[in-house]
Amino acid sequence: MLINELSKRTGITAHTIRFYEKSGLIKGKRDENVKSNKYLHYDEDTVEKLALVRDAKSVGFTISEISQLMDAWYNNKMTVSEKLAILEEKLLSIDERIKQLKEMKKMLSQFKKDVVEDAC
Amino acid sequence: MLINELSKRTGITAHTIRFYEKSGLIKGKRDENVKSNKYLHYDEDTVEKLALVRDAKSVGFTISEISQLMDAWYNNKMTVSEKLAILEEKLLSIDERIKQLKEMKKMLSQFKKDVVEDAC
DNA sequence: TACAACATTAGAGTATAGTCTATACTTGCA
DNA sequence: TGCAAGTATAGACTATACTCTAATGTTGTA
Repeated sequence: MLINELSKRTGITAHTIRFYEKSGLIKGKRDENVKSNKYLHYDEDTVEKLALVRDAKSVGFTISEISQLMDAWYNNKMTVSEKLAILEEKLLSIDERIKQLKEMKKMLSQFKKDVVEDAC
Repeated sequence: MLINELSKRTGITAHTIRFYEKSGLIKGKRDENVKSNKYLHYDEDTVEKLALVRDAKSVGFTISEISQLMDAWYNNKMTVSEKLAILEEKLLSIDERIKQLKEMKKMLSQFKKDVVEDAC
């Protein structure tokens, strides 16, 4: 599919898709049989990848972290242990974030109590 | 205390502290008895506030969100219900983030399994 | 009193992550 | 064939959150 369809499928604008392509997150392919244009074609894998990008972004991963993850997932040049190392690290960082969020939650809850009590 | 001491106490550079002051997160006071300089003085509350800023930043809150939180916490011009509304909203967004992080964790764990299995 | 250390302000620079514009070419359909 | 719609590329622009520099003034101590 071309960029417009990919955009519709993922809900990500063509501009942003091109930005991701430049950033190395995805890779379209030119049709070698067609010499008249430079249109990039995307496959189903790219749709999947962009969904992962969106999820990873929403939990706060940066593009360079997502890029690492993508490599761990799709890059066949990486060894299994390299892949596992990246995944382990990301899993640890997620646990750390969850821990911090829970602490912040406690803090805000206490804070809420204080506000209510002060009002009495 | 002056900015340098505040910086040492919080581990935040004077530059960044001034940036936070400009952003409205904290507020130093001039000594009215001293006319020869414009030095800003900070109190213990500011140390506390900067700790909150650091914690809130680490869980992904933006400066404008932190600013809201600070208002809910320290601003006496807000009504109790306004404060509670802000706190509720932040608590909900934290829960949402925790949910997303847990999903991402599941995804990466599954991914890890796939990598290991593929290797066999 | 000299001078190092510290303070202020304005504004420039950096990094991340887009977002948009302009230009130019290609494709498909009436 | 004309033309709207789609595509590519370069580069400008925006927002957030710093980070740093330069110029200038103040304070405290040897």
